[in-house]
Formats: sequence, structure tokens, C-alpha cells
Amino acid sequence: MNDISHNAGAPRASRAEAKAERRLQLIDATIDCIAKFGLSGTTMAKVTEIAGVSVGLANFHFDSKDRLFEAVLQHLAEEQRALWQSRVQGPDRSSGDLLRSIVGSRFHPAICARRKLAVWFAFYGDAGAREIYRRAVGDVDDERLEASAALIAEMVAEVGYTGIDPVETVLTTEAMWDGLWLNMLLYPDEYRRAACRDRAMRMITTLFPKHFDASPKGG
Amino acid sequence: MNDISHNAGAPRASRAEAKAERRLQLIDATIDCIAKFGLSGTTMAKVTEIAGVSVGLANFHFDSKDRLFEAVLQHLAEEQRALWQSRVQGPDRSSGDLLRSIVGSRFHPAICARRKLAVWFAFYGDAGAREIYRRAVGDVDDERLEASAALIAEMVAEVGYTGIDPVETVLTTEAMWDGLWLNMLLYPDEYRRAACRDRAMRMITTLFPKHFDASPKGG
DNA sequence: TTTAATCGAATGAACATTCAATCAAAAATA
DNA sequence: TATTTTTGATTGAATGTTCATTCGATTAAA
Repeated sequence: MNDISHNAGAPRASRAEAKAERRLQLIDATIDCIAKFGLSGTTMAKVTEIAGVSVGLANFHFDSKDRLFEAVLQHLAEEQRALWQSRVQGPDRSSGDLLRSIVGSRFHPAICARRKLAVWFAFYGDAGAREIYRRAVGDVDDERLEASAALIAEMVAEVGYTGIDPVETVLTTEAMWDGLWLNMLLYPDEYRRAACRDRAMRMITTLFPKHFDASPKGG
Repeated sequence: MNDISHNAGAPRASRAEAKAERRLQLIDATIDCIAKFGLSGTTMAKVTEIAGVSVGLANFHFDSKDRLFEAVLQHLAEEQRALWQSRVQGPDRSSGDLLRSIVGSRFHPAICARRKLAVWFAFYGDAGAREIYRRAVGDVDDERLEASAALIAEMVAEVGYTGIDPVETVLTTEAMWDGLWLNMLLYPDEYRRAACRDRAMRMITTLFPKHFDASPKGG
């Protein structure tokens, strides 16, 4: 099923709202299409058929297939950004808790739904699409990395872990989250979301024992 | 540059040898093509142009594009399998050393050359191609996982680590190697091969301190 | 002389994109 | 309010391109 409600006979929205809704509907159909057929198997005809509109309409709203893909990535990236940033709000939270929130948001059900993982790796894996990816997502990626590195630096300063370089640690752990994502995509039965999230939490607990010790609650 | 030497004016090989060489040449061209243009941008015309042969020849040797792709994956998988298995030979090696050999072979220059990483993730990322991937590579993947899990079980039995489940640990660490691979592909400048290999080695050193302690030699 | 390897033009299917036509909503006018 | 005009949204057939695959012809090897 899709994310958005296509409420057919709902009260009229303003023109701008209707337009935004249509775009979202097409983005959503594109995600489903990529998940089902891959990037190479995703055609304008299939996307618009899934969305239940004509081929012309997609080009009217997005100008071209490439631009549609770019919009899909931006949508997904923004969704992620919005989630982890909202969870980092709130007063007086410890650096450790904040880090757990950021990591946990990576394993939030809405974020690592299979259809969305499929889209990410479709773009990672396609040389042609990697340029689109960088343009659309690079900054959002960096932003999260920097925030995480800052938190780790804070944690190191607080209790003085030895041999922990914040940037190095962030790169290593982020790699692991990526790897878990890949495994959730390739082997969804063996790698369930909650188990992977717990695995991730266990890893940062191992790396920062003084902050988490034996409290196994997940983010 | 390519892996194989196309030695043009070399002495005549037997028919079977010549055939195998041609196939390898086409596989090699396909790898380069996927690395440069992605799976969706890889056409029979481009592959055969890179290989310097006619379009018809590729279909003569591989019957179809899908079969060519399958041969590419089998070739790469077999290359990996041959490497780590050769490094696991030799008398009287400790379980810890063997594990390091397996992990190290994942970061061998010949194995994680960029053009080959590109191929792996092209297939991971394409829903349609994942079926081909599973058929061609699934068993080889499992074999390595089982061998690693067995070694870890041995290590646990030897010195009694607490809280280490072999299978769980293998899944977690393999995910991390995958993630490092992805990062080498996406950000080759920030993620150099040797640095990633060291990162991996450091991780297993951290997980099994009693086996490796402070000997930082890489595999 | 028989068999294998190689070529490249031909075929037909699938594709992204365009565009003239239609429809619906909004704005302007009476 | 009722009517006309303008603007925006939507359609789907048409266009031109690109693609995988086929196949008869050609060359080289056994």
C-alpha cells in the first residue's frame, strides 16, 4: 500500500494543494515502481499506470524522467531529515540519548520500509543515477554525519574514551547501518527491521559503554 | 585497464581455450560497461564496442543479455571464492588468523576494485537483477558466511567470550564490510581501500581481543 | 569438407517525450 | 447572480530513437 491517501471524493483543495498532492502521488508511484521493477525496469508508462494517470501528466509535472527521479530522492531525503531532526528536539537530553535518536531514526519503520530501501540502493547501484543522487541528497547526508560526529565528540569529552576518533567512528558506524540496510533489502526474512535496529544499538552500546551500560531500550 | 591481456598476435590457442578467452573478454567488457554506465545504461552494443567485437558475437557466446549478466556475476563470485579459499589453506593456522584471512580477502585490491564494486551494487540495487544475483551467487555467499561462523564458534570455544553468538556476529560484521564496500564505491576519495581494510581489522580485534590483542597487521 | 566463429544489417518491440485537443476550475464581466 | 473568458490540468495518440535478438553470409580452423 501507499503512503498517501488518494481520497477521491474529498472536499476540494486549493489549486496549489492539489498540485502538490498530484506530485506526491506520482513520486509514490515511482517508489513502488522502482521497488518492483528496478531502475532499469521503471518506465514512464508503468509509473503513470500505477498512479492511475496518463503518461503526459508525469511530464507535465516533472518535465522529464530524470527530474522525476530527482524529486523522488529529494522527497525521501527530506523525510529522513525531518524525522531525525524532530527526534533531536526537546530539552535537556544527553548526548548519548541524542545519538541513539539519530541512529534509531535510521531504523524507523517509515524510513526503512522495503520499498524505500529498494529506491536508495537502486540509485547507489546505478552509475548514471549516482550524479542525480549526489545533487539531491549529498547535503542531507553530510548534515547527519556532522551532527553525529559532534555528538560523539561531546561524549568523548564528557567521559574520556580512549582511542575514539569521532569522525572515524561515525564513518565506521554509518557504514554498518548501510550494510544492515542492504541486508534488509536482500534478505528481508533473515534481517528484520527491529533486529537490525537492536544490532545497531548494541554496537553503539559496545562502543560507548560508559554512556549506555546495561539499558537495552531502543530508539 | 582490463584484467586480462588480449594479446593480439599471440600463438594460436586450442579452440576451447580461445573460446574461454573470448568469453572472459566479453565478461570483462561488461564489467567496465556497468561500472561506467550502470546496469540500465549497459547495452549489448556498448559492451561489444568496448570488447571490440560485433554485437552478434556476444549473443553467440552467451545467448542473451541476461545470461551474459549471469556469467559476469558467476565470474566475480568465483574469483572471490577462489581467493579466500586459497588463503585459508596452509597447515596449523589459528582460527583467528583464518578469520582475518577471510575478512582480508574481502578487501584485497583485486576484489574491491572500483569497477567490480560497481557491478555488485548494480545488481543489489536492481530489483529485476536480484533474481539473477541470487541464482548465480547465493551459494557462494552462504559458503563464506558458514565458514566464518564456524571459525567464530571455534574462537568462542577456545577462550570463552561472553555474549557472542557466532551467527549473529557474522551477520553483523558482514553487514559492516558491505557498508564499507558501498562507501568505497560512493566516496572513493574519502574511503580508501587500505583504510577500510584496517577499519575492518580493527573491528574484529575489538570483538575478539583475546585473539588479536595489539598486533595490528592486516590480512 | 565439415564445423565453429564472426559479422552486421534487418526486425520488431519498447521507450521518453511532444503536442493538439479536451475538460474543469477560477477569474472577470455583465 | 449568471455568463463569459482565461488559465491550468489532463489526456493519449504520434514521433523518432534505442534496444535485444535474429539470421543469412563470410571467414577461419579442424
